[in-house]
Amino acid sequence: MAVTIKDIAQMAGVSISTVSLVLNQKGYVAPETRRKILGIIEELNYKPLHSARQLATRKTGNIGYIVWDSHFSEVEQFYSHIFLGMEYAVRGSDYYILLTTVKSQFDPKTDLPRYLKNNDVDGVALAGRVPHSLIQHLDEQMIPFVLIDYGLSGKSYNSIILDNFNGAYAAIRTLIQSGRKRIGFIGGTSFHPSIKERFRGYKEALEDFDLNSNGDADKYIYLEKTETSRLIGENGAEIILSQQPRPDAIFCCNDTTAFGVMSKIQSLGLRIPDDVAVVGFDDIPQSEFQSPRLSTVRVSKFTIGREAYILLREIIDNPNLPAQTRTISVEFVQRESS
Amino acid sequence: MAVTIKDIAQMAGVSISTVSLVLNQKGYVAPETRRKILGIIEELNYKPLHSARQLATRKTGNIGYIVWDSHFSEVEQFYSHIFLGMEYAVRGSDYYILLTTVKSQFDPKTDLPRYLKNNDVDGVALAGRVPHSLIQHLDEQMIPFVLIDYGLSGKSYNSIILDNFNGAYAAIRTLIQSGRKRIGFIGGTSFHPSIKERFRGYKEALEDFDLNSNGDADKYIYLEKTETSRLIGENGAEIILSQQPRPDAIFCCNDTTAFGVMSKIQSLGLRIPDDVAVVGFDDIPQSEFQSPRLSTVRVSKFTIGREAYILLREIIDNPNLPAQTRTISVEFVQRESS
DNA sequence: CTGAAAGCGCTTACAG
DNA sequence: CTGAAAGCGCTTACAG
Repeated sequence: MAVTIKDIAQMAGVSISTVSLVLNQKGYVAPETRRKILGIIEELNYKPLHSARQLATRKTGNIGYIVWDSHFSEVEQFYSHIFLGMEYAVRGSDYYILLTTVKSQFDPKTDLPRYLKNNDVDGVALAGRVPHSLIQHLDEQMIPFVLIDYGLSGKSYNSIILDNFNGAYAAIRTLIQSGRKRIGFIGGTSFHPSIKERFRGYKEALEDFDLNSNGDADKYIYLEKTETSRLIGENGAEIILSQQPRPDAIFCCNDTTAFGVMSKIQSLGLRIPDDVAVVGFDDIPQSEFQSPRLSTVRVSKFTIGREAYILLREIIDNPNLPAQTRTISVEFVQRESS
Repeated sequence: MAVTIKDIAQMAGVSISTVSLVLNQKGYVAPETRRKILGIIEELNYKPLHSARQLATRKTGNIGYIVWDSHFSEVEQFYSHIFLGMEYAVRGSDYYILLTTVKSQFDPKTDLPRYLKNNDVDGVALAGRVPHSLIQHLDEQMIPFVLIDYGLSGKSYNSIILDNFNGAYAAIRTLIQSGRKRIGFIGGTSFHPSIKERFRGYKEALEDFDLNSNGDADKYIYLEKTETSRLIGENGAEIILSQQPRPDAIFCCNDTTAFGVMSKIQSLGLRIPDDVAVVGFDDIPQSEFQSPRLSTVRVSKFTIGREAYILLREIIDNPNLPAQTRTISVEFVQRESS
């Protein structure tokens, strides 16, 4: 049998209430008593039983982390690294994270993660684009949640977002400063708030540097509603590169798309960056293994994960807080492709 | 307040014991009573409180899933897909999975996942190569665990492994049957049981088809102890391809290594598969996006995850079972690179 | 076939 | 500053 709070109390010659107080750092306990109890706890390597504590406090001690299965299974590891950041942050607490995917054709009636059906979590982090019916369900059920890298028009939720606008702007500015004049944009999921912001950063930089006087640059824009992918990159590049005059740079809505762009450029016999520069967004691991190595905008997935956890905890502990959005800064990374 | 077992009992006009019995499908309950209770449970959407049940049964209802951080953060997603398979399998049960990474320089004194320190799991799945001190710790503490795609010489543990030998053998046989005569092998972590088996399959196929009469083929072998990677592929390819006569095929210990091999071959101006065929192992997602698309040996990560869960459950529920190893079959996938 | 009761290991007002 | 007691929502022998 494992050691319980009773054993500790007995050895210390106090009641279990007192032990509980020092365990939870509540109320006043005589310093000497506290020290003694702490000593015994240490000595016996006592660990409070999670389930007993949970039962008494009416908390689950769990946090859910939900990703679309398509996002998780993608080659890129954006959301799994955010998970890692969150998992790392959680280590200092007494929370555990339950990672689940949710399928593309999600129906809250039947497809809710079990921990949501059974009330086994105190809150949920939603990574990236997720089914709106899920968000709605959480909202209605008053289950604390934070959106990561996503949002919905019309209502503001607790969320962690990247500074997409400034990241894109900085990338374009660097491109311009290195002499590029005809800069294209290729992107998927054009309705996605993050993509919109990246596009806005692109547009605004062009304006600010007078590179789109009469909408000349508009022919270098390729935007699709479907999920970002290599394929979109390839298709977009094919079209954009056939414009006259040919663009001398392409900014992609993310790295995966950029991979498609690069491979199309190369298969057309053009050189990167000599003929066309390419810049991505996200800095996923394989970006620096491309040839040439991809310039991109780095976002610290670990930071996002940590911040998501911190915000979620605040919401859980204080349910009436008004919704807030926290923006994580990003950084342009110059590599070989630009 | 959520509905409790008491509410159900009251509404059904029975005691909570009876409700509990039908909940757990234990003992005999009059069919009619059972039906009635079930009806009310359904109607009120009653869900037993996990923590209360855990406290009463002395179980945690959690399973740990541990990966080296280096494995998880790698570009390949082998172990995260196995996790997904396991997570999927778990949905039908009342278990949750806690995913954690463990750092490279692992010290059980300080780096144990919190759920292990606090006894918050009933068992653990170890994915791939993990610190031996961790395995030893679990063994000593009698914590049920299963190794996935790994093993240690000298002692047999509960484990799920792939049929590495036959997978490699089949790959080589196909290569030979398509006319290849000088087949190389490139691999890292040469001490890893899975790699050893793949190597053994390679060797045995060569023998069986008389392609290594006087050890001619040995010069086409490149084996390293360091972690498998693109780099090892590049380095190995460089060396092997400089042999005379040049090999006409290279079998790689995994896909990641194969990527390095392919890029080296191409940078030398050789064609795949015309000059040199390349075959990998694992069939990770990006393998079919290479150009040319990589032939490889497919292993169903989902199946592995599921089987790991099943085995782990058996061990948890029946701690005295002798250790067993379950082998999951694999399948050669012909694509463009061979 | 079913109920009363004890117990799982904690936390938390409430006294004092 | 500390203890006695109730309570969290289940399960499980034990009676009957």
